[in-house]
Amino acid sequence: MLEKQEKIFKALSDSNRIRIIKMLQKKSLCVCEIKDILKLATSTVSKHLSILREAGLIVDWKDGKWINYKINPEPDALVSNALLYIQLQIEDDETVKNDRKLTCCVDRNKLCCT
Amino acid sequence: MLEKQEKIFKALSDSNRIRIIKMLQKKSLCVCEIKDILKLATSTVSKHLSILREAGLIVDWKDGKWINYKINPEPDALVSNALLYIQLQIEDDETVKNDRKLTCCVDRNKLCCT
DNA sequence: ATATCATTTCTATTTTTAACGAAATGAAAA
DNA sequence: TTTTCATTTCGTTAAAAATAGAAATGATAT
Repeated sequence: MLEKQEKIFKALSDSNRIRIIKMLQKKSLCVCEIKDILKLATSTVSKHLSILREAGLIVDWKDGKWINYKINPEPDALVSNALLYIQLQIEDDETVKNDRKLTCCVDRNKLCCT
Repeated sequence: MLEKQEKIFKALSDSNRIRIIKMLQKKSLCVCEIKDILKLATSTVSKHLSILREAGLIVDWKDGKWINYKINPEPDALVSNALLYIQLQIEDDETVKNDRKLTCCVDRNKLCCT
């Protein structure tokens, strides 16, 4: 239980991962869309997502050739409270607000099909 | 703000530091008492405490030859919510429960005066 | 003033983490 | 079935974090 809580905090202890959670709390996204907003390598974003998934904070599902990520709709108590906590925090942060603006405009078909 | 939140999560992303917070939420303690419970070197405990202090989660004050640590009584909004969150979580954890039992018995005069 | 002693800072070591590019995977499209 | 392409896994590198012992600090007590 302590280990589970530690894992959740570790997952949230990176600003890029906090940004991902804040984005996903507004809109489901695929890897290439997140990559475009965070300006990181695809493999790096994929790794961040796997850490968040391992902690139980997010889930993924296939949609055609894309894999979408969203907030875990069936979290256990620890995860549920962590998600609620982060949902209420840093709402006024400029980076977070800007990320959200960008999530509205991203177009996976333009981003990925080169 | 995002950086502040990241710092708080980083401070809480180590199980020894979670244990320290859970202990301090029950009782103020000095370094040697925490050292005795966590079974870590004094310098290591001191380092953990400085990380928690830097994040704004705890404060210290002198009491004779000891330096006591307690939960920050005047936390800002981010810290306040984080402290509340952790106060409500993992209450049933065995390690946490055992740590609390031990905090009642520790005697700094026996621990430190060798 | 000096000694004592709890704590912090410094130095070093080991482990963990973040990052990226290249190669592997696996599903969809041609 | 072969190609395409989004994503993951692997291998590597660099940076950060956890740990402990030794030395420094600083306040209390003698």
